[in-house]
Amino acid sequence: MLRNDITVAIRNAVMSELAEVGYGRLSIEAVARRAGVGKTAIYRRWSNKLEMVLEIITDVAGRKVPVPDTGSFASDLDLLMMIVSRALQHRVASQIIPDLMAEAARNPQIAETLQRVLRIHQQSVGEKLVGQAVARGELPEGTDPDVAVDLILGPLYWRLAVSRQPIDDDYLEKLAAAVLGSLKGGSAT
Amino acid sequence: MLRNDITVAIRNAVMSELAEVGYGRLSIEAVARRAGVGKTAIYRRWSNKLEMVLEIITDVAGRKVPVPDTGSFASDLDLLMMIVSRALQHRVASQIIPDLMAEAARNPQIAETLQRVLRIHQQSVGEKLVGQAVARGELPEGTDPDVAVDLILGPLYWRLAVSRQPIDDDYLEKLAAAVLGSLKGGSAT
DNA sequence: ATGCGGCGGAACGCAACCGTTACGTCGTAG
DNA sequence: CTACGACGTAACGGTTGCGTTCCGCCGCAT
Repeated sequence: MLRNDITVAIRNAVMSELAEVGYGRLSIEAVARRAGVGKTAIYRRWSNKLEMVLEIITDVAGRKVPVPDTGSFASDLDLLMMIVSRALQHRVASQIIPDLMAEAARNPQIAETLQRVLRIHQQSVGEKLVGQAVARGELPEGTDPDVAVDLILGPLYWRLAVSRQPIDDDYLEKLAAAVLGSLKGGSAT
Repeated sequence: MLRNDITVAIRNAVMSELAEVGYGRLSIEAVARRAGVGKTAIYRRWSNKLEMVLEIITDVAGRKVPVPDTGSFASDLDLLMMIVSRALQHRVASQIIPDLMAEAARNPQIAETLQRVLRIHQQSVGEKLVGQAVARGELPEGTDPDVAVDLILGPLYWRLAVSRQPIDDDYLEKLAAAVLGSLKGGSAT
């Protein structure tokens, strides 16, 4: 019964508002205004701001990310870092993710939702990637996938979402090489 | 003329409010309430919320951090990572920093202030640490201090401020070893 | 003793937004 | 053709916070 084009307009408006003003300052009225929609239409779908945002975020973030499998760990790594850096350079991601992360620190529901959609992905990617590499003998037995994930995502996130310095291909190469070195070296035990 | 004890009370209240509700929802009235102070006292010192927060943040974050210099890069690194991880585990830091980072993405003044107080520190630490190590021959000539800083701070920040998983000594050791390996390996060129 | 100035408290008018409701329109299913 | 239901608009009372103003208190310097 609820018209789908209206729902889509609202979803888009929420994402834009989130990017522009953040969760804290997001108001239902602004979303309605932006979507060209009455508040009624929003309250007919969700009962409050938190529920609305959580549902939309879950939906958007829940889309599957393909795990690279190129045949060698080095090129898997290159590819993954390129994908991640591209993703983090999109306005939506680079604005919304840090904002929701900060919000998650005070709102358990947001925290729980984010962990579900982000960390589970992250973890499975890490395990698969490291697993493949270990099986191929490219990484030492017992390499900790958690450490690996932190080493891969941490610097990228820091650069792009925190430090907000631009990343060029040259830099990405250096970083990939360093990460590769660190894992080959001795994150074992 | 302005009473100093009042100023201190306000500063503390601002930091607490920032940690609890974030910049977006921080209200002058709440700060005044918390500090046990009239709004008048606040407006007598700063003319608005942004100016107040910027001044206080600059002041708090501007305190110098000693750069480790233990004689070997490996132990410098261990020490630095321990210091940073300790700092990031404090409630104030782990709540306020991500919040302000997110806010910085849309407020140029906040962004500029944070970059001044954080990045400059960060950069100088990186350059000094890497410089020492290269001079000692512990790292290859031409090691990029930027990459090094990202490799050191990125994973820690990711773990503690984003992923929010606990860090134990064992994990810290693995991470330090990995970072060391990556830098010794080949982040050069 | 007098006066200056910072202080807390209270109230101001204004704006934004909450969540709800009433109303009139319009497309569609029956 | 009719009835239903989602739609936009507009208004509701209530809350919160802004930035300002005025008051009376009190400490301090003269």
